[in-house]
Formats: sequence, C-alpha cells, structure tokens
Amino acid sequence: MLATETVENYLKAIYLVQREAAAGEAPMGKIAAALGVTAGTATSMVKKLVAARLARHERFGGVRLTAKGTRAALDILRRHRLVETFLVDTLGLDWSVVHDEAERLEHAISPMVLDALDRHLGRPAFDPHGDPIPRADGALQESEAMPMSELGAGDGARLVRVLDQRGDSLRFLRASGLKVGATLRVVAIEPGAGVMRIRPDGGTVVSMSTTAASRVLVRPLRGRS
Amino acid sequence: MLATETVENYLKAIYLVQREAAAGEAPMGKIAAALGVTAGTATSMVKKLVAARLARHERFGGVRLTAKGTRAALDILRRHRLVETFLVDTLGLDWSVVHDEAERLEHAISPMVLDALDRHLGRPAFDPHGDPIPRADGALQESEAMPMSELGAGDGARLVRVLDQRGDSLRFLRASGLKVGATLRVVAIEPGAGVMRIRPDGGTVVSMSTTAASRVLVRPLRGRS
DNA sequence: TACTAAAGTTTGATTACTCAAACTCATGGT
DNA sequence: ACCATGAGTTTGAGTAATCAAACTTTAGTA
Repeated sequence: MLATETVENYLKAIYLVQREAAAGEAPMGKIAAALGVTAGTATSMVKKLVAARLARHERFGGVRLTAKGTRAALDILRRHRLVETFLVDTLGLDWSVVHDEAERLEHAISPMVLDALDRHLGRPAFDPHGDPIPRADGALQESEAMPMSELGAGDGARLVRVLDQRGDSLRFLRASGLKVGATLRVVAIEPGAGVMRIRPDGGTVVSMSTTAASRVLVRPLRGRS
Repeated sequence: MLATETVENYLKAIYLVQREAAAGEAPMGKIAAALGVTAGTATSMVKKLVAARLARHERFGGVRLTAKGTRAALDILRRHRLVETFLVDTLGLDWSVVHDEAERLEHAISPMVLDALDRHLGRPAFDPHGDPIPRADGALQESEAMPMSELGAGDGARLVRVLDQRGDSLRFLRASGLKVGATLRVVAIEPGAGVMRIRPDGGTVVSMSTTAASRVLVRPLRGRS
C-alpha cells in the first residue's frame, strides 16, 4: 500500500501486542521488544503512525490503532497467514520454519498475487498454526477455544491453535504428535511441578509445562476415557 | 546473501546491461537508466560495489562485475525467473504482469523457499518468457536462437524467447498468438516501412516493426510453405 | 587544434530508520 | 509524603539511498 515495510511491521506488532494486553492498549516497551528496537526508536516511529492517523498515543500512555490502522494491520496479517499456508500446503515446508519466511515475503505480495494465492489455496480460513486468516474485507473470525492448561486430568480435547511461533516449540509439538486437528487426552496434572502429561491420540505420553500448555488452544471433547 | 535489496538490484541491472553491451562493460548511464536513478546515484552506489569486490570500475570508464558479483547476479536472476515461472504455472497469472511482481518478490525468497519452489515446479530450465533459469550452482545455458528480424520472407520458425519484458509488448504477442513454443511463418517483409508480416501457426497475419521483431528470438525450421 | 556536447563525478542536502545516552514522568513502598 | 525505580521521551549522531546542481573528463566536430 502506501506504507513502508517498517510501518507495516509496526502496525502488525502493535495489533498483536494490543490483542494480548488486557487494557486494549499496547505499551511502548512491548512494541519495541516485539520489533527488536530500542524504546526511543519505537516512540519516534509511533509518532509517525499518529501523524498518518494510523494510531493514537499520548505521552507516557499506551498505543492504540485507529480503525484505519487496524484495517491495515489485518491486511498484513492476511498476507502473512496466507503465505504461511502456501509454504506448508503447496511447498511442503515444515510449520516450524514458515513464520520467519512469511515475515519477509508478506511485504512483497501485491493484492493481485495475494488473491491468486488465496484462490489457489482454496480460500482457507485458518493457517497451519490454526490462526484465523482475515478475509479480504478485514473480517476476522476468532475460533472458540480455550488454553490447554485449563483442562483437567482425564479431559479429552482437539488441538485447534498454537499461539507460539518459536521454531523449537513447534518442532517439539510436531515431534510429539501434537499438531493442529489432532485429538489428545490429559493423562495427569502435577501442579507442584507445573507440568501436564498429555497423550496425543495414537501417540505416547509427553510432559509440558503449564506455561507452554497455555499457549496451545484446544476445544474440549465430551466424554472421558 | 549479505547484500541489501538495493545492491541486489544494482547487480542484476549491471549484469543485464553488460550482456547487452558489445564491450562487455556496462556504461554508468545505462545502469542508472535501468534502475531509474540519476547518474550521480549510480556512480556512488557502484563505488560501494567496488569496495565490496562485486564490481570493477575506473573513473569515466565502464562497470564490470567481478566473478563474485556475477555469481550474486545469477543468484538473483534465478530467484526472479523461478518466481515468474511460479506465478504463471502455479498461480495462473498472465505473463505480461509477472515481471513486475517478481521484481519485488525476488528479494524476499530464502534459499530454502527457493529450493522448495524449484522442486515444486519440476526444476524448470526456462521461465515463461523463454529466458534460461540459472541453476543453483550458477550454471546458465543460453539457448541457441536468432532474432526474428533476421528471418527472410517465407521462413518458418519456432518462437523460443521474448526479450522484451514490457507489459504491453507481451500482451500484444499473446493476443496475436505469438507465445513461447508457437511456430510461425514470415509472410512478407517490407524494409521500406520497417515492418514484417508474420503468421502464427493457426492464427491470422500480424504486422510488427523489425525493431520489435529483433527482441523476439526464434529457432528456424527447415522447409518452406 | 580548439571547442562543445555528452557522459560521468562530486558535493551538499534530504528522507527513513536506527541507537546511545541524557532526560522526564508515574508510581508504589516504607 | 518522599523518592527510587522503571517506563517512556528527547536529543544528537550515524547509515543507506537518493536527488539536484555544479563541476570534470572524453570524444567528436569543425
């Protein structure tokens, strides 16, 4: 669009930080950390976004995207997630590497190529991590899901989304048989150790920290083993 | 590689200008024109390339890529042409638009994605314009071909390559049935008007300037009509 | 040979992004 | 109520890429 690549990255980062934050505002420090820049740099770039009516911000306060900024962020997210889907579904790359690849490609995709890609992939609604893909008009349907860490011992569930994009986390999950769409059962919970023991359907039991489990979203199944 | 996007563009431009030039040297003005920058800008960027041992240049002389620079340029060309092939073969875009799209995407493709793309496309040797795709090791096989403008009246030939990347030229050729792989016959030549009349196999006769025809490469067929 | 036009170079300024370091504000704990 | 701590901001400087305009060289022409 009219935005530079850097501006696109700021918009995406602010959008994602804002989603996480309870207040619906993105603290400057979190934005800076997400982008790997110093706080001063983030402050001055946010000024630019404000001047372009993409964000609101008052001194020493949080940052909030305007409607225009949110729209732009969703467009970037759409490009990112469609590219990820393409890399996994069409090119057969592993889901643990596609995030970083898409991070670069998302800025080089024109609306025309994006639409052709979307059509080629069959207009998917979710990317390989289970993240929803915003539609061309900016509509975004978040799926109903709860953190795996909130399941109880014996509960069964279907894995629907993985929030963590770190390569080693994703490789661990794949190696354990915990991929999007798989069903699983909580074998045991050890609150003292902060660990859950999970058995993926047809796999062997694995242990994960409840912290890690809270970044894996599931939809509970009725019935117990 | 280690190069910035701008440096990649300069390397590619110099490589292509150098191919065209008789002396095997790229004049500074041609480089600047190819990149759409002023001559002064090109001069200072070439200094950078020289400092990085990617090119050689002496004041008021031409520019010549070093082995290292040529290798890098071929790598970029490989990315460009594989992306073009992907856009046409996989996404079904028209060949008249893919050059500009690839111009942006070529800088965002990692070696890993490039190799996956190459495999997905069946390791093609030529892109949709008939341009050879450099191999991963930098090997480049130029196909044997002559400019269509050198054919005589009555000659038959197969269209193997289109050097012009301008969208309107490519749309004209496609609309005329003159695509890569098609066979054609020269119906008449009018040197005074600087025009050739061509009949593509199974199509109707079209006129093109000999200038335009010189940018279309063909392989002559034996036999006359 | 002398001069001019074309090509190339240099200089100084500008824009976008960044950092380090000095500074300012907000707040919670005793 | 104070004030230390951490979060945020400002300032000054640097890098990469660019342009316009002044300047230099080359080469062809008269």
